[in-house]
Amino acid sequence: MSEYDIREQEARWQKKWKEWELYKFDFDSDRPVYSIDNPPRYASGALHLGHATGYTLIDFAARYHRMKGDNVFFPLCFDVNGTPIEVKVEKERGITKLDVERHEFIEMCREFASRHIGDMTHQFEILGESMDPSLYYQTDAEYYRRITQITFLKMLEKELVYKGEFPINWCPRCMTALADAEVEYKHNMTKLNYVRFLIEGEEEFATIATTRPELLPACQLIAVHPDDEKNRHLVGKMLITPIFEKKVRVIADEAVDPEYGTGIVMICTIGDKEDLNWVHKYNLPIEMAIDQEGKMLENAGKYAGMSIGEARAAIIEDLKKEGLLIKQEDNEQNVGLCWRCKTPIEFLQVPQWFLKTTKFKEDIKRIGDEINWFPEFMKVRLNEWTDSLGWDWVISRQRYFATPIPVWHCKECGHIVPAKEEDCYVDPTLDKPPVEKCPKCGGELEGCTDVFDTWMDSSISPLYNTFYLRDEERFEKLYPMSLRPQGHDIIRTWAFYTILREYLLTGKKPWENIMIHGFIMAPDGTPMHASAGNVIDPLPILDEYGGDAMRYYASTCSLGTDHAFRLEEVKHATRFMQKFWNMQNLMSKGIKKRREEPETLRITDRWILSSFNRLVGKMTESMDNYQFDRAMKDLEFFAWHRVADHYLEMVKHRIYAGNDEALEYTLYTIGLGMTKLLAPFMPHLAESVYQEHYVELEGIKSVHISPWPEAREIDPDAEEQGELVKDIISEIRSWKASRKMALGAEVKTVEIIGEKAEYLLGSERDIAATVKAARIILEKRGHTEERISGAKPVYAAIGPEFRQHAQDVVKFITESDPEELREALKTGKITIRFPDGETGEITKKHVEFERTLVSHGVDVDSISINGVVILIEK
RNA sequence: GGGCUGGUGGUCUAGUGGUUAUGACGUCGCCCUUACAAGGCGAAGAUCGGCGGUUCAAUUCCGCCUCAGCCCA
Repeated sequence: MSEYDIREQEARWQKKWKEWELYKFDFDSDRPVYSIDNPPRYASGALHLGHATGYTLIDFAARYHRMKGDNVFFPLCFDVNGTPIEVKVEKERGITKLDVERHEFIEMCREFASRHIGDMTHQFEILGESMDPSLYYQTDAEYYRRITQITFLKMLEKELVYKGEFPINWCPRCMTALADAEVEYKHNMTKLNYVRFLIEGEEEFATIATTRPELLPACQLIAVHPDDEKNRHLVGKMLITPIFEKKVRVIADEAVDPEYGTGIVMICTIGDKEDLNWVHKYNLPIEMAIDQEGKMLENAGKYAGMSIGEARAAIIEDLKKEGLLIKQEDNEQNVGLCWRCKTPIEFLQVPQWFLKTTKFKEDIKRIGDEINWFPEFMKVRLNEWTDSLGWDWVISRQRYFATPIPVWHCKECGHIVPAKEEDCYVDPTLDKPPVEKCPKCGGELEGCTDVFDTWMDSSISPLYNTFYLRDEERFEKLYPMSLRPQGHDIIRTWAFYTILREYLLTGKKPWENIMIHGFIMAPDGTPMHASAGNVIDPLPILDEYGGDAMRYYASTCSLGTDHAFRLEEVKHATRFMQKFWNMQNLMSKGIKKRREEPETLRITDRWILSSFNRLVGKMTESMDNYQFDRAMKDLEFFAWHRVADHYLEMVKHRIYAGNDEALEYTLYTIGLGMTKLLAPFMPHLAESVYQEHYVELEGIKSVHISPWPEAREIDPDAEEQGELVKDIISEIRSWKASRKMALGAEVKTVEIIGEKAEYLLGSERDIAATVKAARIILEKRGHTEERISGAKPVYAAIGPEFRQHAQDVVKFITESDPEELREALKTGKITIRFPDGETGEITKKHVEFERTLVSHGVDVDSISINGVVILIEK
């Protein structure tokens, strides 16, 4: 086969791997477990570039650890709960969830998700992912939701969860709570009203600016900026609200923009999201002015019962009458709208379930410290977030497609009756409560219609994976897990909540390591958005260039930072793949069988072997630290620019000559070795090469279950000597190129002169054969003369020694005659006097001399490198 | 507004308190050398975002500014 057929080969191995079940976790094995808390793929269907790279990075770790001999736990899993699927179902069917019965709608969501799971599993396969289908789970299944419910009941028992009140986004038209993601923002023109407030005990007025005069009845506080000259005098005074005649204090706070309106603002606890900060900061009572239907409440006095719009108009009218409205001006505002009906949203106070969070800040940070973060700085984001928390976690949602909260409450007295653990999974909107009547008052029980925040499901993935509550023995063996991989956008959600939940339930950390990847941007570096029209679909790219090429792109994405997508890297990968394939074909010509290390190896062999061992050591370290970008880059450099460009060029003549034990051993070692090192990154290509050239000699069914190479001893002498051979050959090659000679053109004599020429003993034949020279001469000293042409200061030696005099020493060296300097330093040292009177001694180590060759021969060209001079006679 | 991160040839990217700053893509020139022209050899191209500071020495460490990304407000 002369060309590597990506499509054909990849499809072939994907099929074989499935048959072979290579990635199955072995529950009975004693090998060390490497377990991955794989992010359940969200079941919305479409694969985007972020998925393609994110899951590939995880797969690098999985495949590497499998080859290191670990028993790898890498589940195939899907996340099915949540709003995005509800929205997609509504779009697809042209309905809203209010149009159909609750359970009918849930069934539609379930159907939608399962329809896409097959596609998504296939997408993983064409990416060469090595997830284990025998560890399959999906988050909407009863076996999964059951654990969400039972852990909730356990926390309820420990009084870690409670019912309280919390402001939420509310659409007064749809009469439903909205997630932040369901709120659309739109620029809107409103009126900014300038309203006069009487200052208590004075005849003076203060003018505040507000866009929402209807919230006057709920006004709690007036604020000005502390440095605001014109309003500072108000701080500490009380103002009287117009119409409602309520006394309100004025405070100074830096968050007030002194340029907005009059620089005096009123705070009504629940007017918009920013008010929540004030509530928290000044511990304000939360007073409502508007009810769930968008009608004014009783505290609005004569405006009670009016709609928001009516009340606003009426209040403005009354203010005008009393001369308290000074003026109105146009004001552009970002208004939150219901995503469905575009009604402006309100903040409402409704009963919610809470999980105690703020109490455990220190514990969370301590657990965070016990986990290894890749990269380390991501831990700062967790800590900063933990420190900033003001509220406990609101775990209830008023939605449909999620895990039901397993409680019933009494219609009469509100008493809560939790489900029994052994009955879970339950759906209180369908299932009967564990007791007939309220145990407190005998009243009728009603199933809870609230569901859990989907992070309640997601944050137990390590407990689900390790058989928590289901198999004590397995839990002991598997918990904590080895790795949590995830994106940096969800540190404050997924990572945070998981650490919190697992700490509350087990007292331990969920994982040993966490690796955090960045986002994939559009090629111009900006985020990909459907609205920006810059979204790149990975599927056609996968179809054209294949899974391995896509994986190569993923390998270029270092952890922790965002990366602009570059199709060029994908294309480059296919070139590397052809190169690797062809290289292996050439190497296989020199390999007849698997050899033990022979007694003698040539310098070039020892050079490439030592270089290989260095590579293995470096790559192993990179892989252990999740630095896949470095590992792949180092491998590519070695394969392409050491083995292919130089080693293979130097041994071609030996391959064709045949019968060379040292060569066979070397080719086998590095050829198989590179294939193994490549296997985590380009599993299809590695398998193709392995099956083509090595499987019969190795006897292991697949490269992916073969052991990772071990780094053997590095041989610095061989590296230095081999490097010189390589440099000489490559210099002669480029010398030929610069003279427009064919590379195969013969030369008469190559003479190598210098102290290091003896390094080349034993490599004469390799040099001669590679550069097509009839004769090679090695000499310590030639019949030509060496001339010192320049002297360069060695900063690394001069700086630390002479400190503030370093510049003077540099000046002295550069201004001296190089020949004279050389003569003087040959025997000893030079003492120089600095301008300040101090003296210093310059020796050989402070200077680097440049040499050129004075040649007498007419037909001789000379090249000077690395302390040797090469003379070439054409 | 706050936290974290990044700004390196035309484009993207690696890396470092001290040689001539890495590589890829692109551009240009040469070469069909028997694994590979999806290759090889070579060239041009960078005041390492800006301004200060620490240091004998800063692209690297520190501060400020600026632009970008994510999260939060």
